[in-house]
Amino acid sequence: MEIKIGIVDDRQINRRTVIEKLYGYSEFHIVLQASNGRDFLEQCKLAEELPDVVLMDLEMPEMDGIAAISHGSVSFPSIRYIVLTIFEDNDKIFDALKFGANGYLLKEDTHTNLVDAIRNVYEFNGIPMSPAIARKAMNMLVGRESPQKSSKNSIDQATDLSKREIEILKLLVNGKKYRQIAEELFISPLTVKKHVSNIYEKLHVSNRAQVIQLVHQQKWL
Amino acid sequence: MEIKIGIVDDRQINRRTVIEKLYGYSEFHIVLQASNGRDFLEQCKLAEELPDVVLMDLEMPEMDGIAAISHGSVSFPSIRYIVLTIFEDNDKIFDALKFGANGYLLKEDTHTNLVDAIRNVYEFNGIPMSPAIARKAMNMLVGRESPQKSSKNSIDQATDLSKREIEILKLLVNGKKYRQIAEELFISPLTVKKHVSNIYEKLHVSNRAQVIQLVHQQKWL
DNA sequence: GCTTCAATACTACTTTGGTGGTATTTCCCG
DNA sequence: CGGGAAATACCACCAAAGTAGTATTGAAGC
Repeated sequence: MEIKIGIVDDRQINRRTVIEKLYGYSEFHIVLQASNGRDFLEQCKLAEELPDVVLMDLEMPEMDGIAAISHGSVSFPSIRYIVLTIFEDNDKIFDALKFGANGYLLKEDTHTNLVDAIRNVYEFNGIPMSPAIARKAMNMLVGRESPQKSSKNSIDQATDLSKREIEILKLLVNGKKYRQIAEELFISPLTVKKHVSNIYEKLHVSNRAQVIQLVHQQKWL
Repeated sequence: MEIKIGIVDDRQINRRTVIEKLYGYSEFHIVLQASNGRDFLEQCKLAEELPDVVLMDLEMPEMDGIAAISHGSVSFPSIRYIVLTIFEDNDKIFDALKFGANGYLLKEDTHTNLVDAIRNVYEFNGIPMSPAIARKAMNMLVGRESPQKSSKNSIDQATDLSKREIEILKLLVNGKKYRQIAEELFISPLTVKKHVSNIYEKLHVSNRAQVIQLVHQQKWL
């Protein structure tokens, strides 16, 4: 059985590393290499033989991996994608899977893992992933972490709390008392108290219960 | 490193099988065996040493594994759970993970898988699971299948709070003070205070901040 | 160099919250 | 019917939280 492979990564050295990991497995044929999402999609349009499985980096100039998978899974539905990245970013994992990725591996994974993953995706329609990724995915699934849409909405933008105030707010929400917070930050409990008062004023609440409610409603932290 | 193991299964032969799988690994000490959820929780209450990791069957008379994990993860938060079942039921997987299970293995898994899973949960806080389970979980995550909502998840099942206590808890979590709650329910503030104390005791917390945190973590209300 | 503001620290005071009791009534279950 | 929760109510005591104000330092910006 022949499996046609595509590799999309902006760094030549990364593509090279992948190729080396696959070296010696004669069922794999690299039929496409691209340096970003746009490049990948254009090559697909022109290609006479599409890859079966594409190993896709996420962080790329011009068009990133998630956009590429999103477009590609519509235009070329036969292609399966395995994301290959160095990051364990929650949002990225979730987005990639949502937009059609079939697997998610860390670049540090061994070559046998990579080979298994490709076969798994190709033959069994499986969803291979690194244990570290699987753990994060499960946490998202069961709601211990939330798959927020892309990043920087949260508290920093939503309020004009200072860095220190946000730091204190986090501890406050975790049920810590003034004294405990003070110990953790090496400052006086009275200072903590002052900060908390300021926080209440800025957020227009008047006690802990309300501030914790607010934080959860707004899904900050 | 010694890892204390608990086994909960209604069939003696299943417990026996598990014990045999662990045989020869001297770091594992079986410190608790129970034949259903209720039995398990009662033994925990009396035990002088709690297990670190509990291998939990799901289908059991009296109290099933999900209920046991749900209660147990509140009352004995140090314990980690690996579900061991013959089924690949979507709802069950989802519920078990939601209510605090840390891993999900099929009974047909090999003994080395089981040993690895226990170590993984204990040492790294990981979420080990059989590949078949992982694939289903991922499908749920990315919405290719839906984790049907499990109607009877909420607070009533998860705790043994009385109706009145739950009513008061809701108001408490909304940031109300004793006096405000009292007015709303037409009872004395002192009664409210008493109820709240009882709630803290049952949930093993000691102040508002903690109880609000808990409610949100468990996604009650 | 001056202004601004975050971060620090403190005092004094009031209000609310949490613990450990006791006691009564009501209502359900065996 | 009797026993046991659950819900009600109260007290006393101490801990913690919240309010109001002042003051100093240090870094960032103009």
